[in-house]
Amino acid sequence: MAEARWLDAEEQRTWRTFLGATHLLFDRLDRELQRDAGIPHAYYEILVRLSEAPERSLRMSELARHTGSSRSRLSHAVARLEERGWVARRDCATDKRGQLAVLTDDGYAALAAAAPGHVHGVRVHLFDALTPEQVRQLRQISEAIIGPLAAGDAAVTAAPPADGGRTR
Amino acid sequence: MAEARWLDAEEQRTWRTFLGATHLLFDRLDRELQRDAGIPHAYYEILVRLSEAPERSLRMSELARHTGSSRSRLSHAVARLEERGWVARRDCATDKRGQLAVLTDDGYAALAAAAPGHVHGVRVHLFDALTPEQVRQLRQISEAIIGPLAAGDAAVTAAPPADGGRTR
DNA sequence: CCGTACTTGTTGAGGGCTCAACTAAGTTGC
DNA sequence: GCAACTTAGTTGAGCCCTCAACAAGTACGG
Repeated sequence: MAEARWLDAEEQRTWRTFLGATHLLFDRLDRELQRDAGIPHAYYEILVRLSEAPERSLRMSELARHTGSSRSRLSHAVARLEERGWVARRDCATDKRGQLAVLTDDGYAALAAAAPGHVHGVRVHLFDALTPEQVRQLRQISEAIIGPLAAGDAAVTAAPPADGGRTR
Repeated sequence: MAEARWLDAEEQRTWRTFLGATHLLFDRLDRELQRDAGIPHAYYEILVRLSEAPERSLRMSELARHTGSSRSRLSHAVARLEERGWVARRDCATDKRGQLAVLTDDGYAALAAAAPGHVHGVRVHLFDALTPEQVRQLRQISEAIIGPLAAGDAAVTAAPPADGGRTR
C-alpha cells in the first residue's frame, strides 16, 4: 500500500527544490552563526528561549519543548553552554527531580552580540528573497505542515513500516 | 547597519513557524529512514543520485554537487556505504586523481527497498498536508530562496561580519 | 503506607558532520 | 621542462546528535 502513491514529476521537482532551498538556507545561517558567535543554531535557540522566559529561566523539559529538542540533546547542550558560563543550572524548588536552566549575564551578553548578525542573515537570505505575499503563504504552508506532525500522525509512525521491501 | 532591520512581530512568527515545520518534517523523515532502512537521509540521497546516473556511477565531485554536500562529507559517507557493500569506488580512467562512486547491485536493492516507505512519508507528511495551490507556491518560494543563495550572495559572507556587536 | 508506574534529567557509546591539513595529480606560463 | 597554482579526494580531531540505559523523584491504587 505504501508504494501505491509515487510522486509525479511535478511533485518530485517540488520536493527536491524545497529540500535544496531549506538546506542551503539553514546551512548558511548555521555557518554564519558558528563563525560569528561560535555556537550552532540550536544553541542560539536555547539562549533565545531562555532570554524570553520570566527570570530568564526554564525547566529543562519546558526548554526542550520550546526548542523542539529531545531531553537528551538539551542536557548535552546545556552542559556545553554551562562550560562557557552562558547558562547555569539550579535545582527546582517544587520538584526535586527538576532542574532550572538560567541564562547568565554573560549568556545574555553573548546573545545580544550574536542576534543582530543572525537576524540580518534571516532577513537577507529569507525575507528579502520573498514577496510579502509569499511570506504570508510560507506561514500558512508551515502551519499546514506542522498540524498533522505535531498532532498524533501516529498511523504512520506506529504502523509496522508497511514492509513493501525492507528485505531481509 | 546590521541592526537597522529587525524582524517585526509578523516576521518573527513566520520565521519560527517555518523553522518548526521544516525541523519537524525533516526530523520525522530522517527518523523513519533510519528506522526502516538504517541510513540517514543524506545517504539515501547519495544512493538516489547514483541510481539515476549513467552506469550508476559518478565522480565524487559531481556527486557532491548533486547532493549539496562537501567533498569531505561525501568522502566519509561513501566510505560508510562502501563498508556495507552498497557503493564501490573505482579509479577514473581519464583523470588519475578522480574516483568514481558506483552503486552496487546490493546498493540498488537497498534503495529499492527503502524508497517506497520514504516516498510514502514525503507524501503523507508534506503533500497531503498542502493544497495543490500551496504546493505550487512552495516551489516558487523555494526557488526564490535558492536564487540568491546559490548565486554569489557574497556580500554577506565576505563582509567583515558587520560588527555591530559580536565582541563582548 | 507501599508497591507499581510514570516522569525528569543525565550519561556514554556510536555515528555523522565540519574544519583544516594534507597528498597527489593536473594546469599554466615562462 | 619546471615552478607555481589549482583541483580531486582523503584524513583525523573535535563537536553535536541519537539512542538506549539508568538514577532519582513523584503519583496513584489498593
